[in-house]
Amino acid sequence: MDRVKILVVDDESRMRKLVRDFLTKSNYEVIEAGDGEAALDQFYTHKDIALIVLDVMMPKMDGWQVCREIRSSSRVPIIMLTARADEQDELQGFQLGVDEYISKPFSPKILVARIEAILRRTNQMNEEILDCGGIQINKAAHQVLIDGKPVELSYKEFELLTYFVENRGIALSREKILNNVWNYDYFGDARTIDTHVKKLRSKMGEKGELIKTIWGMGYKLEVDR
Amino acid sequence: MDRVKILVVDDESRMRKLVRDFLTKSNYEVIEAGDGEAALDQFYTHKDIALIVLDVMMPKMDGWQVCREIRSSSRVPIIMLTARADEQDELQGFQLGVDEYISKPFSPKILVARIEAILRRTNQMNEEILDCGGIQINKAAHQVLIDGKPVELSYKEFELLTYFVENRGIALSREKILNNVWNYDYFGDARTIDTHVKKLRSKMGEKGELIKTIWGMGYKLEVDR
DNA sequence: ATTCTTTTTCATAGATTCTTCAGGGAGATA
DNA sequence: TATCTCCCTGAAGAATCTATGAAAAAGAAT
Repeated sequence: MDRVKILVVDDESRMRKLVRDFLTKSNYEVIEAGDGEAALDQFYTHKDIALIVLDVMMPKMDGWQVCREIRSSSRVPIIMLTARADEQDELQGFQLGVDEYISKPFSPKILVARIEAILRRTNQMNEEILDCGGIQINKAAHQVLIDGKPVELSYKEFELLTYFVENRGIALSREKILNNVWNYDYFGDARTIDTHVKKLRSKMGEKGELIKTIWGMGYKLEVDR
Repeated sequence: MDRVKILVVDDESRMRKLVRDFLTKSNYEVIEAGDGEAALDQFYTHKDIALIVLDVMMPKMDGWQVCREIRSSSRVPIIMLTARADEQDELQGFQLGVDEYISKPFSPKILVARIEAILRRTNQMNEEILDCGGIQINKAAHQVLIDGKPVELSYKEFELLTYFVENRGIALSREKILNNVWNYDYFGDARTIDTHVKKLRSKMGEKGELIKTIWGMGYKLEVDR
């Protein structure tokens, strides 16, 4: 699965390296910027940055400006790094919509812990995404991405695929599928599953081959790992 | 409007008074508890506590225990107060799901600022203006701007659009919509939603297309990032 | 009380999806 | 290889759901 992207903005490369090393260890993908303009560039280029660590003191465009600029179009969590704890600064920061405020020097462990606390909180509201070999299912949004591209599925097709992904690698009998994807009181033809599987496979392109037929039994979604 | 409730837990009444005074000034309603058990009592009695300020050091049941207990059933934001900054403690706290960690002695101003930052983040109700791809909703003014131009919506239409924007990107079943936009005791025809959606879409012009129909399911407001 | 606006209901046309079915094809078994 | 069983496919009708317009009902405003 893709790692979570964090943008680290600081004019000192030593500081960037320090933060990057710790975040990489915690399995984040780090994107760096050495000044405010570069930060904005990076932010608008990468559409899926999950959090920004932003130094206040920078030449040209300082952290406040960057923050204000980003806040005009996005709610991405922002953590501010400042040379020392200045209550006034901190107040200003919160008013600008800064999520967290850490004063240098700080312990990298604490930084990581705070980042994770914020991401946990933000992601709680956010959608849980099931991922299985390039098939991404967003249950909340009722949407499926295959290799990053949206695929239009009907209601039943979506339910069926979700069931497959949630039970990937497990051989599923038709009876089991009927009982779980259809209502318990459905007593129609089990062949109807075949038809849905057919449509699913065709809409899924290459990835359709991941739905294996188990002869005399049912179906299984192949896991590749 | 009802004030936001904050539960303050500390065994020192002087400390509770200090915090209460500042929070009251900022127009919060403060509920106090002098020990862990009282805290849980208060928390379960008041169903709508928005945030908890929790002292670590307390007799009988300490802050960590209270935190763990509450986290087993709720995600209400928790701010921990501790005697002095101990990195180990802080790490433990974040693992337990503590949102913020402030060491005594602290400046009440900072406490208030952090509380507001967290509430801003957690509680979308606090947001002044909701914005979503050119749809701007000012809940206080009960007004909607689309591409900067005001759009006249009826009460129900406004409520419905707000609900969509607050849950943008999430597939919303008719049942869910009825339960949230209408009262829980409304048992009318779910088709009434269709009619409102129709009117909304037509009043929203091009942006109306952002309200997607999810066949057999409900509706969804498309997010464009 | 009357008028106007908003909300809800309702019927129907239109669109989409689900199910069924039968024939051809593929896998299993001996 | 022969044969049997099961699966895939495509098409078409059945079933389900949505959009729409109009009109009734309920509330507000005058």
